[in-house]
Amino acid sequence: VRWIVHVDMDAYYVSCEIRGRPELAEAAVIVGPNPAEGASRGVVLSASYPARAKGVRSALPVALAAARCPEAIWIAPDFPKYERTAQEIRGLLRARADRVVPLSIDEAAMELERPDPGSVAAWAREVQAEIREKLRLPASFGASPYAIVAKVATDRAKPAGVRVVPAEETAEFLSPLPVDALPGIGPKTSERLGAISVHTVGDLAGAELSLLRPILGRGAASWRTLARGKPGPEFADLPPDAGPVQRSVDRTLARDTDDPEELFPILETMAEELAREVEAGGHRYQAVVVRLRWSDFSQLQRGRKLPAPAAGAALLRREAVKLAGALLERERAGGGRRVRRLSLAVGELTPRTAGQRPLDAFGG
DNA sequence: TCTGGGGTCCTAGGACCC
DNA sequence: TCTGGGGTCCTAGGACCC
Repeated sequence: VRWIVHVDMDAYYVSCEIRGRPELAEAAVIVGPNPAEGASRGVVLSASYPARAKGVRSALPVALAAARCPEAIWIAPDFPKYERTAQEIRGLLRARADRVVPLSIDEAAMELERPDPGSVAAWAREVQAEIREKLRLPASFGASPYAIVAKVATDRAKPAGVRVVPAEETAEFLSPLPVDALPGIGPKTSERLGAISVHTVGDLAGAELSLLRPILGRGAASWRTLARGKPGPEFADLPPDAGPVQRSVDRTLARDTDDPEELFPILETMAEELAREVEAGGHRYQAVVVRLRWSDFSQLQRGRKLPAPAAGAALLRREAVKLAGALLERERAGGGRRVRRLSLAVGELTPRTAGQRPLDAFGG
């Protein structure tokens, strides 16, 4: 049987910080900007299990986290460290599995040929022990012949567990779970499903397609088949390990403003950063998008597709300022809100091949 | 208490073409 | 004078994930 094994690191950023510091093993540790040091506009990136017991979770505003857990030990995030550690983990997995597809910085899926559930579980425990001993990091494993079910199984195995769901037990495993346990069903969709009395995956399995379609769209039938324990290839197969589709840089301002003279220089700096990253990744870009988040948290975006793939900072700076200027212009005519966050993204990335002259080379 | 910094994918409407 | 159906591209917006 072809199994998909999913691995997800437990409290990843925190674990990267406290490995080799056994005195912190039982402590409430939070990775994020420390509000006691004046950081106000931030959220928790990762919380240890003792901190979670006090109601601290990822994405919680740091001020609230500090109120809930005053004894917490705060550690500033170190993304290069987490990226390096992720490479070590992937290296270790690649030595043991046929195909390893990274799904995020702290998650991966693998393909594995094994005759029965017991031998998959034994394999997962071995790899789990190796990660614990060699890298001193906790991980959880889930396995199923179906990719999406393997991921759900991993969630149910946390922390430091292994959960194997054989094909014939899929419906039984999924049906008691709330619908938002399925990756892809978030708060908005689960609320709309609740309004038609679909609360659990079992409810979803028995729901009328005509009621599901307005909520789940084209994919309604696929979701229902999954809920019935027979996911189609769109949910069952490992995704291909494709290159990046877009890259972006985001900055939340220390204080909201609507002054272009403040905003444009920041945007130009972001354009330079982004152009450097894209170049370092060996890509060119053919789409540019500027997104503004206003003080009321609503967003507005403006984008442009370029006539040809481009590279370099000069063009990106010009496009970014032009797009942002149009958005600010439009806002001045209407509400007059101030900007809280600037985002700049480049999309339609293509590998830069030798002999091609980027658009930027022709002018300005 | 006041909400980060990355990403992916889907949908819908209008333009344009046949 | 009123009138197709289908396909693709582009832009904007939204939901979701870690």
